[in-house]
Amino acid sequence: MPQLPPSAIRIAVDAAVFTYAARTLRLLLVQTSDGRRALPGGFVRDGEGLLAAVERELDEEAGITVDYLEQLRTYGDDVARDPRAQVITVAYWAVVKSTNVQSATGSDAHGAEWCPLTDLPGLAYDHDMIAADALTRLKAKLTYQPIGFDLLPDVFGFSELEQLYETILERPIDRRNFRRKVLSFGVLMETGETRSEGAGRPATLYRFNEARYRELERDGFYFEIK
Amino acid sequence: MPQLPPSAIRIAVDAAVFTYAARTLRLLLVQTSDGRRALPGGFVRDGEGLLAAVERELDEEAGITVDYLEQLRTYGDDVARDPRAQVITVAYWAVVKSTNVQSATGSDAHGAEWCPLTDLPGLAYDHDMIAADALTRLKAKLTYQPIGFDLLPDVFGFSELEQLYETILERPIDRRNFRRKVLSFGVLMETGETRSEGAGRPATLYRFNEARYRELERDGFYFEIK
DNA sequence: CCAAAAGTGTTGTGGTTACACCCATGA
DNA sequence: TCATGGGTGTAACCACAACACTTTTGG
Repeated sequence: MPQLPPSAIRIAVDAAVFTYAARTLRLLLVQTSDGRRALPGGFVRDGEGLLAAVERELDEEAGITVDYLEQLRTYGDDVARDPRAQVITVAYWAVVKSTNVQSATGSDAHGAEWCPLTDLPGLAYDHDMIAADALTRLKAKLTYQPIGFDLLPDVFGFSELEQLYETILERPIDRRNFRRKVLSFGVLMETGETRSEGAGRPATLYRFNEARYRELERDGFYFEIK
Repeated sequence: MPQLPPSAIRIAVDAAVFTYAARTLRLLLVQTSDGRRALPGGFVRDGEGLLAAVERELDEEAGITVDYLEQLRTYGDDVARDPRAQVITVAYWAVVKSTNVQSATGSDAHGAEWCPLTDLPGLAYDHDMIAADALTRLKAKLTYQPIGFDLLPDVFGFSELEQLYETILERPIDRRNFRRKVLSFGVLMETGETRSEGAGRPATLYRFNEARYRELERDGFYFEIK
């Protein structure tokens, strides 16, 4: 089997990881060696696949395993985006339930921190662009895929779901229309439990029925929230 | 400025280029050194950007300049997809007007050929997957972006546009509804000319008004063909 | 009993679908 | 005058948007 010479071009992966809690959307940031903030990521090792590389970096740099992970796009037109070498980066975006994160705010043992989207600092390299592209994708995906359920606890009340949409899409949602629409898809199961949030009528709790969703999807059904 | 050691991982670009003429959608194929068919593409050179690399390869291997080019996704999870080395490929998809192609069928001076989508051979490496993904994206994009106009001559009749949609989406289109919908966008200009296609009433000819489309797009307008 | 959050129906409207005949030309 | 392809209008239906009060709990 013929071999090829090594290349001066380096390949990296970076990830924009979102989490949501208390009406706040947050992005996972790490510190570079020179103290700037950046998305978690790093070079792909020889013999390692791309997905494996992202998952490894997220574990190493932040100690997390995400709930949903998808490729965003590859950035490699600006040859000098990293001053150390020509680096092409395959960017991913991901979401993780806040219940699967130890410290959903502040910085944890790994030096990673969850920064509110409304309060992002400037990021190293071209990570501002990657973060912006990832956010655009998250917003879009929210409207035509049931990705919101990967940002909520397994069991949730309708108001939580509604607030999540309002927070991320940055626009008000009509409660009645929203509820009717989502329920009409038939992908939520009542748990039979309720939960009181301080004062006020207790919320009936639901769980996302993923199996049912896959089934409907196969049959040509499309999830869509305007 | 610190330097990094070279990598055994090689980075390549590949492109799925579509063209359309005479109710037929075609994909651009080239021959590998061992005689198999593949998408055009090749290794990114040191110091070269990704877009530049695709454009160079398309020019070198097929002598074409495309009308629309967009990144598809990056394939690099299967570490052994190319037996010569670990190769990560950034796939693009593109469309080119048949009027901008010398030999829209058969093979040209470069050894490239335009193969009808209905008659694709098995492709080398994982290019079957890339071609399938690109086709999926083209179909989707056709319904929410005016990409169809990049597959037609500058001046075209309504039936041509309609047939293009029917061919690519593989479903019948209602002529009256389609015409009403497309005209309602206000992105077509009558050229004032007509053209007879053998027998039958001559078709009034239109031209896509790209400037107008950009303007509408900026104002929050969305192109959409169901 | 008051404050707070959850839950519930109806009506108007705009966009999509379905559908069949006349028009202009070449042979 | 006939065959061929181009061009046109209307009615039924459905999904979405707009909109405000009642219910259940904790304090």
